[in-house]
Amino acid sequence: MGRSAESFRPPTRLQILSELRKGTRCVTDMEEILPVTQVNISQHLTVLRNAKLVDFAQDGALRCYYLCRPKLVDGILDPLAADFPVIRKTKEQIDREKERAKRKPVASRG
Amino acid sequence: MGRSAESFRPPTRLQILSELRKGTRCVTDMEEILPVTQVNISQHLTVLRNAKLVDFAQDGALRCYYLCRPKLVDGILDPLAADFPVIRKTKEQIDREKERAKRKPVASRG
DNA sequence: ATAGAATATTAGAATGTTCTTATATCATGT
DNA sequence: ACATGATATAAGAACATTCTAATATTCTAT
Repeated sequence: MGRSAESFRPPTRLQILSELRKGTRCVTDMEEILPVTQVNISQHLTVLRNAKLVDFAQDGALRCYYLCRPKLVDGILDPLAADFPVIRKTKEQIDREKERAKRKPVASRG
Repeated sequence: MGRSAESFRPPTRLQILSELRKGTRCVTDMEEILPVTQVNISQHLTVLRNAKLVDFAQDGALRCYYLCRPKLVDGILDPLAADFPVIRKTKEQIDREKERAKRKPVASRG
């Protein structure tokens, strides 16, 4: 409801995936980066592990997590950031507008 | 629980913001792109409007939504997609590892 | 005035995420 | 064996998101 623009934050699970795209990370690494607790991070990692999106290599007491299906994660994250600052209308959008104009041919529409 | 990797989907609200980064979109445009109903899209747009992240220009019966704080949205979305395929350890990560090594100077750690 | 297209509102259920607290496991150094 | 650091599990509350169904509003053309 009264959520302000500044408080918008990407969901933790996506942030974790994003972090792991940059390289192997242990839980402590992520604790220092994400604004959530160790417990919450572990919970998400468990979910991601069950989904076979991540796995870890144990290094002493550390668990170094990594993406085990990076291409799949690309498919999830890349579309979110694809920026097309120049093209303001896509081909598809123009086609849809043509469709609409065809169904009802109006004059005043730039 | 048994969520599979393929079923991972970016949250609708972020997808909407992402769509709007590409240009002005009306609700019907987004309906054809996102796997959710018109109602759900309208609901999210209301939230985003209240948060002053988006606004619309009315064009006949269409409401053409656009980002009214694109820089802010960049700040939300860009970090998710920042990909560093080469650098596997960031400076910060190396620093943290040094810190740990200082606190307990161990031999077997490559 | 009426119809149809586009969009919005409302309300409730279902589901998902986050937070909190407490406790447990495992590895390492002493 | 014990302490400590790193991580995990469990369980419940709080909150957010999604879905569904029904209904309402606005605009445009007839």
